[in-house]
Amino acid sequence: MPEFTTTTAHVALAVVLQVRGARLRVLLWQRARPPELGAWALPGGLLGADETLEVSIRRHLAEKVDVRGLSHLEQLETRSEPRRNRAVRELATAYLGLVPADVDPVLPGDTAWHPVARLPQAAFDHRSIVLAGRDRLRAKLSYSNLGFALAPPQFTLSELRALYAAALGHEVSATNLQRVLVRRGVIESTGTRREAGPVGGRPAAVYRFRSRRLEITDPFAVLRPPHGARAGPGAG
Amino acid sequence: MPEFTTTTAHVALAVVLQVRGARLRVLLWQRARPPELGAWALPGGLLGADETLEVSIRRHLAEKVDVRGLSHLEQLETRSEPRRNRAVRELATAYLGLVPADVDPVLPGDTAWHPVARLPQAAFDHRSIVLAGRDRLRAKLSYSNLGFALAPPQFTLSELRALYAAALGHEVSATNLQRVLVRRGVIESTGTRREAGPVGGRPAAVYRFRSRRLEITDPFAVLRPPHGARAGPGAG
DNA sequence: GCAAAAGTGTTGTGTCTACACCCATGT
DNA sequence: ACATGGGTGTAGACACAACACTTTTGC
Repeated sequence: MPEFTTTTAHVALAVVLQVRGARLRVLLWQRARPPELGAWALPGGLLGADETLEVSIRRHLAEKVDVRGLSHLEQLETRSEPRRNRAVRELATAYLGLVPADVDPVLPGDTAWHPVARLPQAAFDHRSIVLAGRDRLRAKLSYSNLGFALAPPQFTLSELRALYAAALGHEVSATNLQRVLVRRGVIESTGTRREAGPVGGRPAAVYRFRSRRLEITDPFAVLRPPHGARAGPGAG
Repeated sequence: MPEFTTTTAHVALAVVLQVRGARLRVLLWQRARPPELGAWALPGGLLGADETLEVSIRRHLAEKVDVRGLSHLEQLETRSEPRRNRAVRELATAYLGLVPADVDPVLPGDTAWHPVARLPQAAFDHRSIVLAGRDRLRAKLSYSNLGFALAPPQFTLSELRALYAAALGHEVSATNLQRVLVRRGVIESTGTRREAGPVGGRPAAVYRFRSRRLEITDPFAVLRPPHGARAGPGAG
């Protein structure tokens, strides 16, 4: 029975995603010494003795970006393969962080935004963690209001369409995006309009998200409770 | 900077769920000494020095149940509140385990199945972990083939309906359940029939799940890629 | 024949995609 | 007027819930 936890370190990592230049990008820093010298790694660091993992990852992120820019943060998963870091036995709990498209944080010299679709050589198992974060974002864009975390406070539908397209990796119709999000009560018109561009065109209506906290808008595609019933936590 | 990880223990826990007697139940054991003497706790234990968390939870579960009975195991989340265990600083990574309804493992004397809808006094934060496991199961029943993990190898639609109803906490129509699962290719008829009961009635067709590994059947309720396109990992 | 249980047919609703069409602005 | 970009109308495709109806058995 290997019941001694000897020298197991625990780190918190964050997959911080933002749409920049029409591409979904992730914040990575380049390692300057072994192990994995030169490889790009997720920001994060050791869990403190009296911290939660979420407090810890916010503290470590603060060294890279202004954490007030983070519009959303949620836990992804914990990786525990004994050889994931060859140097030391290390568990890593990954978080997904999102930054709205209008925020442009100052970054340290070793840190940069990389397109998720074209990742550089990544350290440890960080490549697969980035992809897991991307997949979580894609899924939640579909059944929740998580778009708020990618979008600035105010936006036109064209702008929102571009954000969704970059995050989802496929074209999105502004027409249908508007109808889906308005029907669900996720976005609403502010009543104001954006002035037309230099080449003319009808001015776009300006929208905002009704809530900037995560809400599940499409809880169960199927197997809903029957019409008259409620599923309350006590049932079953 | 509290950068020393001194005496942080890491445990793996499992929310093992099964439908028994028309109710969704969870496997708990009663603590025989402090802290939390008498309270009911999730099975699990310390992570070994050279184990993954999944290997660890399988090892600890083996002390409670025949782990070959586990039809599914997936990671839920990691809890890190510093005071979640008053005695020691302890991180806990929770797993969701499922046992098919036809399996009846031998249990130690301190261990029992408790209805999730009527949990006894639970140790630490285990109550909320159980509820998180239940919610994960409910969600996945809706958009994946996870029903396979609750069902025996062969079953009639009435039997499957009862399992879904117990897990979801509301009535489920056998009629519509059959159509949804057959349309999605999740279940298929075996061609055989169950003999009629003592009071008569038409014999029921016997079904099975086409796959007994997790597959997402309803990936995105909305915001699907346009018809001609594919979203491949490289795009976006 | 009658009760019981299983399974199919059918209708109606809601939500989505696709695409045609109309609207408001600059030149 | 016409190009440009924004927005609405509408038709068709599905998937689902609800419920009536048919089928197959025991008695």
